[in-house]
Amino acid sequence: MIPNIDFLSGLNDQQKQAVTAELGHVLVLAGPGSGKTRVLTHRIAYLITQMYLPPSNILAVTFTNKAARVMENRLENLLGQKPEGIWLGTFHSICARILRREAEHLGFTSNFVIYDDDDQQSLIKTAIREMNIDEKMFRPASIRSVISAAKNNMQTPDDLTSRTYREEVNLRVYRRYQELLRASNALDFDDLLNEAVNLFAANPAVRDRYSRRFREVLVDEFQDTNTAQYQILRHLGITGNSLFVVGDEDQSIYRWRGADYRNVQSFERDYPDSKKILLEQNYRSTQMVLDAARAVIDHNINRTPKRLFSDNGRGETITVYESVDDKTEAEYVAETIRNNINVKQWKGSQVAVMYRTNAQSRLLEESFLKANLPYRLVGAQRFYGRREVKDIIAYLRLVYNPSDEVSLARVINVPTRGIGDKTVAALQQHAHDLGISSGEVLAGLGRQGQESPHFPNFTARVANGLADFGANLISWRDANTKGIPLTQLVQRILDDIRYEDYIDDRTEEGHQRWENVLELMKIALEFDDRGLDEFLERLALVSDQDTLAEDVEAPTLLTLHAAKGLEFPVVFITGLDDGVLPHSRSLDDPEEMAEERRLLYVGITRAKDRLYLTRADRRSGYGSYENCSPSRFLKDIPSQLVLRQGLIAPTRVGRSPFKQRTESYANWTTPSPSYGTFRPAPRQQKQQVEQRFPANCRVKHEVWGEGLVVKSVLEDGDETVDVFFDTVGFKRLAASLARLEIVP
DNA sequence: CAAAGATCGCTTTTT
DNA sequence: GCGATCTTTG
Repeated sequence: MIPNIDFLSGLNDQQKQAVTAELGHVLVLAGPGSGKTRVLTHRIAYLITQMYLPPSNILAVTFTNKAARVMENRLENLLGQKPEGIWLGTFHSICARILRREAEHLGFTSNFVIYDDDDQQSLIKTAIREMNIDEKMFRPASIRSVISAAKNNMQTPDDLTSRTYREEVNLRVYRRYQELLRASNALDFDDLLNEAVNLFAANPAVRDRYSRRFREVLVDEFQDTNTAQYQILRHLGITGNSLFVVGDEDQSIYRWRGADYRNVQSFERDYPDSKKILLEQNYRSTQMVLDAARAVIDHNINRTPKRLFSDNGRGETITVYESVDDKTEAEYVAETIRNNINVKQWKGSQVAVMYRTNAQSRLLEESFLKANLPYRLVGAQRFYGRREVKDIIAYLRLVYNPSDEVSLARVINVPTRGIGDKTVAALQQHAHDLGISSGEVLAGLGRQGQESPHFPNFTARVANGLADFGANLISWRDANTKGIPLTQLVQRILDDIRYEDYIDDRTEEGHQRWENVLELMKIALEFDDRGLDEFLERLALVSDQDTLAEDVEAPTLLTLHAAKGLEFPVVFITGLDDGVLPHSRSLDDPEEMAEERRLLYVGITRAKDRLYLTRADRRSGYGSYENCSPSRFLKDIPSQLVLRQGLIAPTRVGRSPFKQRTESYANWTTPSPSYGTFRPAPRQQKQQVEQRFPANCRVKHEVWGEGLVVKSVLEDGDETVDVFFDTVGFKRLAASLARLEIVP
């Protein structure tokens, strides 16, 4: 280690206090952009080099894998080398690691697989069918959320009572689901946390071992911990070790997943000796952005008031753009970005476009394509959710853990090998009767063929089909046990099942599907010497949200949730309409509404310099249009911070440029009569006009100065010109009224 | 049993 | 307006 680096230079007083706090219980309340990650990494570096705490005595928990990676890199930069032995990862990955080590104390073996939501739902469906419950009445998706909610509260089936028939069914399915999970030697995401708590609660010796080992436990995004996570911290703190938690109640956005920002308050209650440090200086945003953010968040109650301030100057006015519909909104975003890249030399990677729901990304993607702008999309099931990728993963999981019924059901007839639903049902029934897994029956058939005791249970044709598949499974498993490199194992499976022939049907999509398989191979290559277990763990716990190509020079499209922890010079937040943000499902619950508000707060505070908020009067829902009114949060932003644009009939734009600047959202009555439908101003004469201001020519306006024509269309006997002005940005004008002149 | 066509039902956010 | 599920046909 390098002891002579001064880890404290460049830190403000509060940051210094946090970094150098004595081992104990420390709560750091860190506003957005206040150097939270910096504090965490410097704290770790300080402990290692100044306090001589061995890295192996440190556990650092982050909320996403991305955040863990960032922290790892920064630590390496600070220390000049990777700290050996430190545990750094998400709660889920840390728990998985502990559970695999301590499987002997648990009701499953260390090669358990981790089920994601899809797997969870298939298993619930299996349970429902098994119990002859009507799938229409009791939807697997809704039962899944009930089960998950119970698990988030650490409630087992035994902890629940049922008052209605529906609750009774939910409970029975929950019970059966849990049995099926264990029979498959599988844990779902919630189990990872809950089983870790159970492990510690039931085995004090094990608990103390970990508690003593981790003399300092650091937790990032503490406001988003749930009951189980908080319990884990309690257990780890049992031997009096040090807890250093960093969070911000105002950025708690995972209530629906069981997160409880009141854990921040519980911490102070449970550790009365704890030291509280507030980080209020913001190093990220302009004052304009902070003022807007504060105006939004100040409406929430039950929070520690913070006074965020910044030295970054006043900054540029926030643009609020309103459009007739969501398509126009998306086009505005793409065109504004493209123009600013051309005119103001924005770099694509400095820009982020955020939205409430993933579904909103589609129109944005289309408009980016149309504007010829590359983009990078975070999440939304781009890769790991694809059928072909999931197929291959299921094969690998089955090789790793023969009991995995969900994976077996998924691949047993992919590619089709004549094993239909009836055969699968018969196989499962037979296995169930013998009290073994379907995989074991298959293996028996594969090993002994016609000699197998299972053989007579099926018709010869079916039994042979099953035996062939079983033989394949055995050979892959043997190969894996002998330790062949991962990529060779994958290659062998692909060859044996002729997957390319199956998946690539020589259409464009077919080629793409095969490309995805090859992409998975590429990832497998990184794990060639680490093995199948680590590969599967990574696939289970590292999501699409973590796959952000760092070095692409393009704007980022992402949900507000995915934006947490990131920052961008320019931020667009789209869909500022009631029903979208706040989301319609939140409107009737004050707690949910408070969370929607925090979500917008998180979005706004991602912006360093420039913030755009956009909305639309009409949005396409299920295929038809729905009218929208402006988000109630918009009204909370003081009008002097805002420049309003768009949704003003072209004529009015030309005539009263200052009206828009002074009009305040606070004065709005919505829905106002002139609002809701797009009505171009009536025109006296409808005659053919000629195009005078073609795209890409430069024009001059008496008020706004010079600008570049982006688009010009002839309609209704007038020419509508979209101009990007050098000073005020994007405007839509009617050529007959705007008195534009061409600049040579 | 598999592929192609018809119909239903639903959209929040993610480890 | 999409994907998962049901229905029909070969």
